[in-house]
Amino acid sequence: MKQVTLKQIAENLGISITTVSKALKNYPDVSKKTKALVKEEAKKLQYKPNVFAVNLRTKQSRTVGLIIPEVVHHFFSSVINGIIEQAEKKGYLVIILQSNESYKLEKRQIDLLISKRVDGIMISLASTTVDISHLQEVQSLDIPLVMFDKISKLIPCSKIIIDDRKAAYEATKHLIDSGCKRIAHFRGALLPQNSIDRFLGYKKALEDHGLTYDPSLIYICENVNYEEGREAADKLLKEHDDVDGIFTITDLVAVGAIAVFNERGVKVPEDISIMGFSNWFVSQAITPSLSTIDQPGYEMGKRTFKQLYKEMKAKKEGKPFPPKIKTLDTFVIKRNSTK
Amino acid sequence: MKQVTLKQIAENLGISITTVSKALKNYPDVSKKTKALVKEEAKKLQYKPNVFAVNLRTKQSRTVGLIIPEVVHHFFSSVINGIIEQAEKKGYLVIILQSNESYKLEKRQIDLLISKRVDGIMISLASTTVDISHLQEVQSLDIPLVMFDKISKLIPCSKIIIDDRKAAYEATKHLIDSGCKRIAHFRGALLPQNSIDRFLGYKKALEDHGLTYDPSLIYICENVNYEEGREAADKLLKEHDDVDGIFTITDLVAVGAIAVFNERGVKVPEDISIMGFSNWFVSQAITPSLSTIDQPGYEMGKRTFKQLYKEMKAKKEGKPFPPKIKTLDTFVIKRNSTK
DNA sequence: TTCTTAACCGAAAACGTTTTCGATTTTTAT
DNA sequence: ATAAAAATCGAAAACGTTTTCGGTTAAGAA
Repeated sequence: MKQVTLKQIAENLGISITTVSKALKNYPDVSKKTKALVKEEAKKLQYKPNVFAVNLRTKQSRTVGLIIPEVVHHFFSSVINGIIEQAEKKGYLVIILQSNESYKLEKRQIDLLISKRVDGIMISLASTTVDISHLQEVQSLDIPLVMFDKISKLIPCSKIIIDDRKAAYEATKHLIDSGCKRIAHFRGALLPQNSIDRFLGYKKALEDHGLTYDPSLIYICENVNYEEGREAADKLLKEHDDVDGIFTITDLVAVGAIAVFNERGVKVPEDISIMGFSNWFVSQAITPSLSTIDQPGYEMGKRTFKQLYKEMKAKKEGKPFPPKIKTLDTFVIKRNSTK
Repeated sequence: MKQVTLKQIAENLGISITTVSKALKNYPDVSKKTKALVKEEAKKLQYKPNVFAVNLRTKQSRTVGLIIPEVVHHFFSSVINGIIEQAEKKGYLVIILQSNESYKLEKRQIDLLISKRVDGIMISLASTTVDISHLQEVQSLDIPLVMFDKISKLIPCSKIIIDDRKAAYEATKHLIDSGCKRIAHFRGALLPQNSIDRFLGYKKALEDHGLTYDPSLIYICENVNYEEGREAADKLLKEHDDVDGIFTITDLVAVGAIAVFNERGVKVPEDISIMGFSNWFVSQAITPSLSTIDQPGYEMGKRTFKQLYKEMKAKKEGKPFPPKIKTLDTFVIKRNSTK
């Protein structure tokens, strides 16, 4: 039950390893006759090239790395889906790692991927990442790098993103258009760019529509989850009785808030309207269903790999690959949590 | 910016490649002095071994493959989470592929993983998989294989599962205990083992508690999703007005059903009680919250990799690794969709 | 016929590592 | 002092492939 090699085939046929190799790869300097012979024998023996040897020789692995903050997350799993589908089509396999939103882990994982010699890396940054030296190392090693969703503006690589600011603006505008006069914002931590951008979009929308921005209406959800949505809603009810709309940084937070309002008899959207962000599956299933912003995860994953593929190809051909930034469209999904 | 190799270090230090290699791996036949020298130089040059060469030489990749039916799925993404965490701890990376519940894709992906020469494979079968020759090939190549959740009894490999039949029995029993007399079952397709087992558990529970099994109360959801849950609920309302309980094959179906009942003014659990299966996040967020069966995805992933790791290790040491079957506990989570 | 050209094949180097085994040097015992 | 034992090192093969380049044979031209 030994491994079939080129040598094996060569010996069986009484020809050289070189010719076997070239025959299998359709080199022009092998006669049709021997090509046929070799291919037949290869098939008979079920020859499969030893990727380890191929990798060593060609200096590429046909494998790419993907680092995301969390796997169990509707948006990110959609991204994964888009990426591995595209990758498989192009003959690439994907190694997936999760940073658990930790900078330290993220750094270690970058190192892992580098030492595994993946052909390219895709990453969505952890919220806590500020130091970007690990990403600079990727670039200095000339490994194609594409960032998506949670990016750093300081790294000159290709990026696939949405316009968080614009999307947040539209979400807030939707609340305003539906009659809300006093709108709170459940935001994320202070650091991550998308948390900042969504906050800025919210603020701009208020200002553009004659509503005054009130810092006391801003609630911070560090970890952006269900529980924190509940806590923020609870606080809000204690501190403000005049709020008639909330824009949350993500659906999960909104879902937690709605749960609290349902329990306390606060009517949504009659008393308070709520806008989520991301369009998780859960948002269509709860009562009332949640108005939100569609964030195209699958599409983002697809584009991310496609861009990476282009860059890997360009690199192989010795061409330069100037970074491209692609902003995907988002749109408001109106459901029953807003009027 | 060239790649640092053992040769490089050897030349700098005026010693042989052999000694450098051995020094870095702490072989006993290298003096402490040279070891220190080599290690220092390696650090200075930031030497990183070329995995391609290591792989070729050692015949292993320190990479494992994972095939699941769907990435965007709460249970499976939990499994992924458990697997990649464990794997990283042991220095293994994970290549993830999804079969989209297609036998054809699954087969192709097994081939891909084999040709990538992963050290081991973990798989949860597609619903449509009946032919198992691709799995037999994995075994005949002596590649460690562990199956989880959706397994085939015909392959003698290790398995990490839950007792679907028992869990379904308990779910149904919970409905009976809470007073339901006429219980429907929204089941999955006829083929997959877990769909069969859950059905059998349901049936057994009815029989054990003096309720007659009525085939007209069985509704089939081929793809086991939200939409089909809605359709089944719709049909049920038209065909039966005396049903007071439903056990669904998975939460998603239950959520679809609850949505329909909410829309039509059917009270849950007063008019109809509902039990889900899996404990997706969504089940705690909807109104009413969904009683369900906890299916420990993270734990299953963790155990799956651990078992695979044991077998890869045993294989390296030339020891046999008899297949083990581990059944994880499940339990009823009582929420507001049952009395 | 001889010379040129084209078609076909294979030797050999290279990719970077690991490991065996023999050679050399140093240390210890006598 | 010499012999034996221990410590230290390195040559070389091997893993399986790809690719360059020179060589041989066959075909065509003069």
